[in-house]
Amino acid sequence: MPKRNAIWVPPPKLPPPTPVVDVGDAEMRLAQDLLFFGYRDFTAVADAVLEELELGRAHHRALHFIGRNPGITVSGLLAILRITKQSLARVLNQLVDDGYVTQAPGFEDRRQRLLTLTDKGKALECRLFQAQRDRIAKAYNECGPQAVAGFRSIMRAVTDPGARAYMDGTGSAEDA
Amino acid sequence: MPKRNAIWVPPPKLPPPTPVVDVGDAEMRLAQDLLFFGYRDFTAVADAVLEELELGRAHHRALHFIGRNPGITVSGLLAILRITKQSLARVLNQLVDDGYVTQAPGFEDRRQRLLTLTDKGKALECRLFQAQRDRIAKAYNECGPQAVAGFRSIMRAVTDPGARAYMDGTGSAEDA
DNA sequence: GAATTAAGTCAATATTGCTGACCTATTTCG
DNA sequence: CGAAATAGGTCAGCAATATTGACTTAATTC
Repeated sequence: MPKRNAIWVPPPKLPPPTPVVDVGDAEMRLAQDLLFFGYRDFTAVADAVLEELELGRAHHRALHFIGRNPGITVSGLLAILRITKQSLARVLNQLVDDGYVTQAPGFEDRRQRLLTLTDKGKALECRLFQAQRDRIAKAYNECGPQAVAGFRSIMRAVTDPGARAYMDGTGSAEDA
Repeated sequence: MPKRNAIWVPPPKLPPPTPVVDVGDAEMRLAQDLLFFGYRDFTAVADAVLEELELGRAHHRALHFIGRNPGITVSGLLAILRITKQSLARVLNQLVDDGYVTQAPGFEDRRQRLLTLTDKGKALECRLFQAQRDRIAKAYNECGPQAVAGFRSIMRAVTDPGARAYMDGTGSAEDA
């Protein structure tokens, strides 16, 4: 086995135990783990469906937020996803071409393209949602309403103010 | 402006309001949003440091889990990150070459490469941790210990059993 | 001694993101 | 009105991160 270090250090006694500076740190690092694993496993459950349709997670995200905000503008979607116009374009054009999403010009401002799911798009979004819904429902049932409230308040507090306002319905998608 | 549809539908009256099948669904979809935005903003705070060092999020993840599990094997890390050996190799070789991570052969099984952070690696991990720590600490302070407990139990329940055992210390990284 | 395992490696490819430049249609404002 | 700003689209090129498949080496296990 080739080695990357010129000097090959012989095995030390034992790897030192995880150094923990103070009690607070341990809690914080656990939170990091929880967010990583929770997000990893939550997103993974929809991947099987996506793969079957030759779509990716980026498509899922767009589909989800168009579904939740019918008539959202391209700018609004860009602000939520925090990606560039060009990155969104690829995904969005594919969704339009495949008949999942329709565009219509805005009412007051006709430069805008208001995005809406077609019936086909709604069906797919719903199907993708099923898998994730089961996860959340299971967790909610197991942990009870008090835990749900705690989960929500912590996640909200971790989130940027703009996105928080968006979720409350008191801010626009552009600020998310 | 070129259009993607052959037939250009005139603007409909108004986009329909978000269809909600039942009360439970609305809660579930909110949870989706919370996970998306929370994860998005939590990971984003470390990016400034990473960019400065020309490292990516993949490096951060590896650094984090090696830091939390000194002496972890390559297999263990692969299981946690759920990526392929080749994807990890690129990131890991760079971390070793840059002096953030050292490898040492296993004690019983000398095929293994036990991964450990160097002092330089610990310093970087610590620096990356600072930013995220502030977010979590703020949320914990704002929401109180009961909310923290709820957050933890929900996130744990959303996570796969293997990773749950790993976080409890009752399972190996390989099962995460 | 053979089979298995841990890890490393090579080559090729896909997805998802980025920048910068440039175009069109529309709205706003002096 | 005409200039500037805005919403959106598009092209070319590039970078990070992931994938698969095949193969190698060293060490362990049976």
